[in-house]
Amino acid sequence: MASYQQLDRHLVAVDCIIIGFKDGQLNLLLIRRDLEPYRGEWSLMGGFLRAAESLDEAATRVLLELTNLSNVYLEQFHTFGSVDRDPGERILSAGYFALVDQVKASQQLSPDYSAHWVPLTDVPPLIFDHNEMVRLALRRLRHRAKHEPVGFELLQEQFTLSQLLKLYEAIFGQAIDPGNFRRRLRKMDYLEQLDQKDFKDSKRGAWLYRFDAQRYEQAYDQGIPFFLKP
Amino acid sequence: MASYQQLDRHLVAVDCIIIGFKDGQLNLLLIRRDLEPYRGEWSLMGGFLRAAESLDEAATRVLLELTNLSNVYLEQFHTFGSVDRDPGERILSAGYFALVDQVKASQQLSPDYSAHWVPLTDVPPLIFDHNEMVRLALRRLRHRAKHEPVGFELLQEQFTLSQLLKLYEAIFGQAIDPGNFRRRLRKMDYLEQLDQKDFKDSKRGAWLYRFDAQRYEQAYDQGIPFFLKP
DNA sequence: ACAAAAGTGTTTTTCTTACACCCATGA
DNA sequence: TCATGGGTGTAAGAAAAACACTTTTGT
Repeated sequence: MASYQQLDRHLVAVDCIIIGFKDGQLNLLLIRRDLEPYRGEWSLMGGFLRAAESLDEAATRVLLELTNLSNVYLEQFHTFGSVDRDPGERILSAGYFALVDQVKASQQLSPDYSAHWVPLTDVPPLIFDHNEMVRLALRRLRHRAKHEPVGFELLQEQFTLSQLLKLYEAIFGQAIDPGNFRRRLRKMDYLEQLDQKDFKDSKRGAWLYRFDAQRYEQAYDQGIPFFLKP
Repeated sequence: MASYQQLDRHLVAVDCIIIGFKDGQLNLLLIRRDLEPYRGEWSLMGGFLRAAESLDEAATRVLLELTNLSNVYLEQFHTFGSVDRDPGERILSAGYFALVDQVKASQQLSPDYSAHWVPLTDVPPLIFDHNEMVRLALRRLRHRAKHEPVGFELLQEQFTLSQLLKLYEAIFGQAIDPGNFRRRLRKMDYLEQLDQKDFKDSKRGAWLYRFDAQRYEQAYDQGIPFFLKP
């Protein structure tokens, strides 16, 4: 077995860009940092990588600590490795973005971190390079949303097509023609129309749908990729 | 300033998936590992992250050591963080893929690593999770090649449209209609047709082109994105 | 003359886009 | 009855796919 005594060892963290959606708006879950330096400043939720866990496990743990959610869409998008990104000591950080059901998450937020949702269109200055992390995560989200059915992670299990439309308008930051949007969705067999309607937003009521992951897999295997654009 | 005495510190490496193109084939530059365990096995070129360098700098250095090339297209695509990916000791690794001019690189390869080019369609078993790294890198390359003009990094500065066609066929692993491919390229003003022809592959000769990065930037800023598909 | 690579044109079909239109219902 | 959100249909145009066709030149 090799000996690596003489090599540099590094502190490694994970930081989570936790994204939710509510009232037609994408939101980001931030905390107030409780360590020096910059105690009390806005920060992403993060944590240090432990010897016995993988990066993915660390991100999952950190997300669980704050939101008490598991089985969440979580994707590593970039590892930030500048020498001086943290002015205190050098820390590498793997950035993960998480797509959560904001309603569910809000109900069970840990009180230990002074966490708050802020609109993704209006993110305050964050510590270190966290603003850059958010920018990159958002870019990745836009891309994923186009090519993979990840949007549903941000909605309740049952949703109306209008809600989905508003979600995509928020993600892409531009208006989408409702007629054309609906037609594209109609072709997706894996969007299952339920027998219930939602009456929150209209008198007539809008049909509720759910995303059937299993049926999507089948479609995907048959070479029908997901695609939705602005 | 905070004290992080009690936290776990980690060995961090970078591994480079170095991709070249020659005679209609994509190739991968591998070395014979010179450390135990697995001395002599096929491996990606890699190196440990030093205290005073960023991840990007480490990848650049590692690439330079082997190929003596700088100013190369280099992109981080994923950081691999399983606890037991290296059976010796835990090592995190940031994966970078590099697109190089294989002709140029081959001329100046460092003799210290027993490096060899192997066809990307026929990669031998590699140490650790390196095969998985290659798989992910290739997936990312396919994506980049579609949406960004990175293919040119794999060709000499001057190239014919036939060479470009063969490159894209190799990247996507499928035949492309030459007529339609040419038409798409004709619309890209940033492909500058030179006054010379190449006579290596045909008697008639094929016009040489070069990619004008500056003109591409202009087109991009005007909202004309690069797009080429199989 | 003909094989082989280089390069151009044209037709057919498919997909987008833009927008007009109908439906249901509570105030 | 009319404003509002929900939902469908369609005609014009753009873009992709398929493929026939011409050019050039060494053998």
